[in-house]
Amino acid sequence: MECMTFHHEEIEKKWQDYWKKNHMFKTTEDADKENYYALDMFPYPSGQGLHVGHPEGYTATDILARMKRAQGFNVLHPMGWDAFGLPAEQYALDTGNDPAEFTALNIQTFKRQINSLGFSYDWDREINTTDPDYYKWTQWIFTKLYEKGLAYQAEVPVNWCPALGTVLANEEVIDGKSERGGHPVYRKPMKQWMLKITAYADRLLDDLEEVDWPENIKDMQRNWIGKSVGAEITFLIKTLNEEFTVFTTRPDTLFGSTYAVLAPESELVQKITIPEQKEAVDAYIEEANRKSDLERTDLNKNKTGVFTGAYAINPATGTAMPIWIADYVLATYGTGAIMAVPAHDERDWDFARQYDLPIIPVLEGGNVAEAAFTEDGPHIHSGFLDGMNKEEAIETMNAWLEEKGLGSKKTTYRLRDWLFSRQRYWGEPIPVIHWEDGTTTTIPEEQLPLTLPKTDAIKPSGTGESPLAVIDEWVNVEDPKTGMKGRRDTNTMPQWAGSSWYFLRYIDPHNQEQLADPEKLKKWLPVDMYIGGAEHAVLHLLYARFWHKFLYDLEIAPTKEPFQRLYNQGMILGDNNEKMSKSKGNVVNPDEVVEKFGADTLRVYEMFMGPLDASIAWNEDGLEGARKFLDRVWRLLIDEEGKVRDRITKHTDEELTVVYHQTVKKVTEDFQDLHFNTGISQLMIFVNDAYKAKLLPLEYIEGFLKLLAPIAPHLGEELWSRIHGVEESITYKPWPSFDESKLVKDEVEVVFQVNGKLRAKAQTARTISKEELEKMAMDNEKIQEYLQGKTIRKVIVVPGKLVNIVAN
RNA sequence: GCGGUCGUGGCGGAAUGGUAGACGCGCUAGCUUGAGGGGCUAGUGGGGAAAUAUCCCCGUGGAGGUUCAAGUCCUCUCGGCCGCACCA
Repeated sequence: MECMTFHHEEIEKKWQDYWKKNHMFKTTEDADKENYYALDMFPYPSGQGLHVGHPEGYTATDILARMKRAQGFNVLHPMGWDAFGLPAEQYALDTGNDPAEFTALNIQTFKRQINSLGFSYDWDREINTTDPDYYKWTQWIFTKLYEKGLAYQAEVPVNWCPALGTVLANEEVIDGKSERGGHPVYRKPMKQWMLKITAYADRLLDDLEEVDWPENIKDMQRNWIGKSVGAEITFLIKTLNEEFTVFTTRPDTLFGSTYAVLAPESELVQKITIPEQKEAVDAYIEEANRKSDLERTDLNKNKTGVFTGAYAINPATGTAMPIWIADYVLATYGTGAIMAVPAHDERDWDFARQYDLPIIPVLEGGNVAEAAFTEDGPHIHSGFLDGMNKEEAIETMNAWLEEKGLGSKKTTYRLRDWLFSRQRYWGEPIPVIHWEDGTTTTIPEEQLPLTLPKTDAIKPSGTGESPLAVIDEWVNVEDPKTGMKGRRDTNTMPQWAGSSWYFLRYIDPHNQEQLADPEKLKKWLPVDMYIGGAEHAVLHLLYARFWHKFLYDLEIAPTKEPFQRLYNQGMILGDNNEKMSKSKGNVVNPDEVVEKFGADTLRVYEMFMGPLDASIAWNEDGLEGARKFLDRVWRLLIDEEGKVRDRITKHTDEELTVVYHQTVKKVTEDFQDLHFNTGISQLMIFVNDAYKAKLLPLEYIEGFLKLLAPIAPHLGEELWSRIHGVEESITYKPWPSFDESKLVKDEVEVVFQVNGKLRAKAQTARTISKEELEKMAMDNEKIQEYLQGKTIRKVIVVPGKLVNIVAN
């Protein structure tokens, strides 16, 4: 009864110790090998510990890393901690504990859990964004951004919560109330640090062409950047010495513009509103201010607005256009003002109908009494544009505007500059000093890092500044040379900062002189495979690309793009098909799975569940199935006494040859393509066939174990060392190869169809000629029956596969 | 509303335009014999005919189309998921 199966807790511990002792996964940097960089999105080490969702992506990269090592690559496969963040600060606020200690404890737990899953990380390159040696360079990058004019301060509205005495991040605000405590939150303009990501908008858009990413992620980024090409046109206001500029993508429809709309927030509104309308306008502005963004968009099917009493002059027609304010015009996009062309824009059409404003068609086609016509067509009622189509008319109009000095071609973006400061303690301090003479300087490189002061009382400053503002000995500085007094910037960086360049630091993690040696960066970049959750599709990836491009411009990063190939793993849902959450009670703890079934089982199960990018429900039976497969592998090679089976032979035996070569091919290709579910299914097919075979050639068993080891590394190691009788690692044993000529059996099954319907099957030699195969089909008894009384019109023969006879 | 993506057995899922349902779970049967569990072997889309071998029809959300041949390509349509959402 002994050893019908393996003891995962023993062998997993044994091999984890062995790997550690022998520095098995230390990154090699042999000049004569190719490099492969397999990267995971590093986690925020939360107090909850690892979730079964984490190992899905980690296992995928680990399989690649292990396969690439066996294929003779230098492999960089690192892990680290995105450890600044709100939960630690909130914990500190609640308990008075040091977030650094709390974070260190969480990291310990995460690391233990990750190691218990047998991932092959090179821990010599571990990164922690809260380590001053690391954030020194995060701060350094900020100073460079500042030097280049890409970091600046501006008054922008933030989420201010008076009850908590602090500013909140967007994700901390739910329906206008604070996530903690449910206190009201107000938009309040405050001075903030901004990063000019918009200066990189075009490059962030264009260079998406160069990377091998899922189309939907590229699309989300394009959408987010929201490039829109059009024109700006200046309108004069009748009888007042004022003007305003609108942005439009359809300058060609200027002749059809019958009114103008300003965003309620627009400053111009106060200047132009006539006294008779002032009351109505002010009331509308107040109402618009009160509405949340949601109400202003989603709920606002009916367009509302108020006439200001002022008129603009249409520069094309010379006619007077009433100027309205309406909240369907956003202050934050374009110029905050539009020329309305109700005949050819749905929103303007809706609004014009609501308030009985004139609708003048300037394009032929459609019926503007029924709906706005937004398609292309020849222009009418448009003077010099008449007869032209859209494209030509836009060009002609733009030229005309330029010539008359009324406007010009213009591109706008939905992308806004990056609000980079947080009024928080637990983040990288922004390395800036504001001097009493009104100047602002960054801290020179040799004085970095600017470390966070230790404090036993992290508390809100009450002013909206970060808790750092009340730590006098940290905030107040004096220039030792001039004696000038100054005050440190009390803002810290957002969590996105540290994660925007960590993939560079892994390449040269201990460099004291620079953020990383450019020569080393050249060798490893771009990242060959980057796997993480789709929730980072926009922000993290956009910010990281932005910083990378900035560092490329500084000639530090060698590539335009950081991540050549990107993949988003799906979510693992609870067994009730809902997202795992504590409150739903459907959370699976990986520690329990490892204890009961072993890490290898968890890895196999998560990879076998389905495609890596699919969201699939956890299923205990499936988990047991994965374990059963591993048990079956064990019993294939090890007998009841725990000895290697004597069916394993060095003699040549061809019974398994075809399936073996097929397996090597399919598994190699599937792993490369991240199709782990089908790769594993092929391993199962091999095992099923091997159970039926009389002999197990050692060569095939070795090859099989090499294919299995990346997914189930502990079992792979254990079986490898058992069949060889020595304790040696399978890690660097060369990956098996397949022989193209041995992928198919000599005898194959072919199908015969009549009019496309399967009517008969037959066995024949794979190499049978087209003519012979056709004859075989014609001679087939069943086929003859079906052909009875019919005339053959056509015969299609696919050699080695099928014959289709068309007859009627 | 716009963009992306996906609809295949009881379930998770496989299928370069060429045998739909690989592989796994579940289920059924046989064997392994105290039972159970476990293991091994075989079967398992639906409907029908037959004593048996076997045979027929239907089948990839729905409706059309292209093709000798469609889960796969095209058009329309319904439904799910994700993202954006009055972006001028």
